[in-house]
Amino acid sequence: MAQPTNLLRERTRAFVADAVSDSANSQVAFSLIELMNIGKRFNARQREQATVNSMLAKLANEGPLRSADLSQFLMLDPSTVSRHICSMADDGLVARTPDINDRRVQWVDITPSGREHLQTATRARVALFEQVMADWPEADRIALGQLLERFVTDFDRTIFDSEQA
Amino acid sequence: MAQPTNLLRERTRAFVADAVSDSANSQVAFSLIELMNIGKRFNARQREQATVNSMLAKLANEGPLRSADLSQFLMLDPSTVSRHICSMADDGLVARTPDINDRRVQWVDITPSGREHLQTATRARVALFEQVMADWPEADRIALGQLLERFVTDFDRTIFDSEQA
DNA sequence: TACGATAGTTGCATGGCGCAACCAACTAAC
DNA sequence: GTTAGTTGGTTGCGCCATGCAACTATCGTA
Repeated sequence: MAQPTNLLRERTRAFVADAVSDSANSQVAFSLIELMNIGKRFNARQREQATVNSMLAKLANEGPLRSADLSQFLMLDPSTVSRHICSMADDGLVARTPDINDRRVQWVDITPSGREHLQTATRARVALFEQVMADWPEADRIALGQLLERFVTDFDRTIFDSEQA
Repeated sequence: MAQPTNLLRERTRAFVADAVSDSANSQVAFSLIELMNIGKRFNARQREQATVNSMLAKLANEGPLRSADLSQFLMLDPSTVSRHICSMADDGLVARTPDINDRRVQWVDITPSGREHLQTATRARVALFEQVMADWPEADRIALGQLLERFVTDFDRTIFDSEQA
């Protein structure tokens, strides 16, 4: 396979620019689309882990959640999330505790074993990113981190808002 | 579902920082992981399209390719790619032309219809990103675009190198 | 000419996923 | 209090993407 060259990237950018009006938006959108594609093919290697890790990360961040919360966040069918939770509970990665006031609800939370699992997966990814950005200046890494964090936050809010509407 | 707050993000960052040593790397890695998770759950909605669009984008950028090239790029089994190519050829998105010198090889390329399909998908994503970054200053959008482009390039190169080894 | 290597395609099993149907529990109206 | 409707969550079922192994066809080479 031919390695991507500057010429090819120029062609790509021209193509994407064809699809949109604003060129500043087109470049960032093009890169984001490529990054999501990267995420997809990188996850393809460890398909079974992708959803599990995403769930574990969400639970690690935002304490106990209900199944419906995870379903909404992951944009997956409730049945799919339910099956994942069962499987993860069997593996000891999450624990389910029934709600006192509403016995239909079960609160799902990450276990110490789940945190360990998540940390291992996170370390692997961080190691890869370190390798990719090995010769980046520190300032650029910080800048990318800050911009990405804002993007992720705004993305979550945008999706959240549009789903409420 | 509770909307992400700064407090929660702080907790997340602390968790990821636990998993790595360098804090500058940890923030950018954390954001990148979240972005890949976003890509996954965003693609979950239109599952069948994700791989197809990724293939179409690759073909649009780098002219005719062999099935093995796409297989390596997408990190998918040759059989999977073969089936996708057949299906996409049936839909008129790609065309296969046999190689003159080596009759085992078939060169796959995107058709005008495929370009149209890709542009539609690209426009949809760009529209979403525009919505997310609606109130960003122009300079930040440009900066993110440039940093991401470098990251994608370096990522491709890193993966490429590690697969050659 | 014969044998190994390579490009690509099928047979088959696995697993994630969505939809629909379902059950249990809560709420409200009477 | 009883009944009807709603909500949270779980199964039944089929679909589809994927990987592995086996296969065919072609190429290169001894």
